[in-house]
Amino acid sequence: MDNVEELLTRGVENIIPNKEKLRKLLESGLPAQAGKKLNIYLGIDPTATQIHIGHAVPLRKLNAFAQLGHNVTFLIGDFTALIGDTSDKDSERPVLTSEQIKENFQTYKKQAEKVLDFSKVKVRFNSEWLKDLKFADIVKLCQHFSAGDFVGRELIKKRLQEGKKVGLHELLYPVMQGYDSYFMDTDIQLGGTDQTFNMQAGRVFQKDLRNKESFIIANGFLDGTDGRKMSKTWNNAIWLTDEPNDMFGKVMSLSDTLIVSYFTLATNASIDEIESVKKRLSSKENPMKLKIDLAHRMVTELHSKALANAAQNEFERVHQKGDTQSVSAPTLKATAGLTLTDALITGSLVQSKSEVKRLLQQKAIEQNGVVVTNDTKVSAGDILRIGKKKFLKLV
RNA sequence: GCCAGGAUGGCGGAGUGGCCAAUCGCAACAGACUGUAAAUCUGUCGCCCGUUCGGGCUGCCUAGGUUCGAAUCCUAGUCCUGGCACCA
Repeated sequence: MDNVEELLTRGVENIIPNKEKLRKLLESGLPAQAGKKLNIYLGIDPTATQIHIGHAVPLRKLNAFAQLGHNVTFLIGDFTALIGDTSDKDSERPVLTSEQIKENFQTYKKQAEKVLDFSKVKVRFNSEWLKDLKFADIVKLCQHFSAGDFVGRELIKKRLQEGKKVGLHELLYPVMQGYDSYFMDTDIQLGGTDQTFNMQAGRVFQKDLRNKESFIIANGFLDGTDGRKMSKTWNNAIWLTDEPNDMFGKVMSLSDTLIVSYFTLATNASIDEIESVKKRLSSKENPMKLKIDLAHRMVTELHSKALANAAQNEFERVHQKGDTQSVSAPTLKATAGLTLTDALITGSLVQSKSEVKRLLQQKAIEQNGVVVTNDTKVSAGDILRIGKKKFLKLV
């Protein structure tokens, strides 16, 4: 499989207008070989500061283009964020100041660096051009679109049918995004499939105003560890900042059906390696082994090989062999006469005494590997465990 | 501006004077089973006290009030939504 093919298929859900035209464009030559430098960008919303491996999917794609030497822009939608998209949230969404946005970006960048080489991309803010538009300009831009297109969107249609509010400004979203694309004279836009409509606006402007064909590469979504959509509220996300042991554990608890898509979307494994993973899966090899490979690889890429080895060791020791003595866990200083209940609460493993009581009844608490059912005294050296994953070490 | 509807636990959503710490679904947590899987089954799921059983406190947007008793009724307020009207 060649580079271009991988670029066009890996993690890609949809290419607009079509894959073949884009292939031709990309095969016309790389910048390194005096080919044309294409303008490629990915826009992000600066209100989010925590990145999970699903967010990282388009970042990886952007990085791939950057490595080829194209003119790649990482666009921060600071202006669009100032307006505030109320489409799915409470309208109480706070408006961010530009300082907050800059700050958020620093946090964001620290995480994104794990998958994107910022030395090879240009970072821009869309307020740069959007804030200077005059009302007359905006009206003119709006003439390229019809309300029908907007209303026809499934989500909007549904909201209208349900009598829910659809803010007028929401119609301007695609216009703004399209203008971003036009202003940067974009050849290729990247984004999730949920952004397809908004990205289309960019194609309209490029075509109408520059008579130029531009492309959209929409990436697919990475499911959460339980197979549902990855989201903070579902608590099924793997964050780029997750600690090695945590990350390893989360990957191990993945549904088997997700193994291949994680290798494809959440690692840099080559297409060949992914093929061999598929073979191993169909050969009835224990998927657990593949998950160990996957977990090791992800921790290596996002942290380091040494930490990945350590995490794997710990996993095998603690969870597979049941050796809790050497677990790495949060610690709490044992004071004289400290009770189990107090230890767990001050160690913030549980919220309340009632909860401890319930857990005791459910035989969920172990003290040094022995199930305890009554509140007891604890002392330095003890290791407390709740369920499978929560530990507290007393020192 | 007018009219109408609404605000309940992490979310969705019941409940319209005592049987309500509040049906139910989702999420979460624990147990069994396992590969720490997934799926499934079981239990738990405001806080505090006493070992079961129970007792106390806080709680249904906010502030007051009526009542022996309020998530439920009344008054005022805040916010949200829809419809209608108006628009030099």
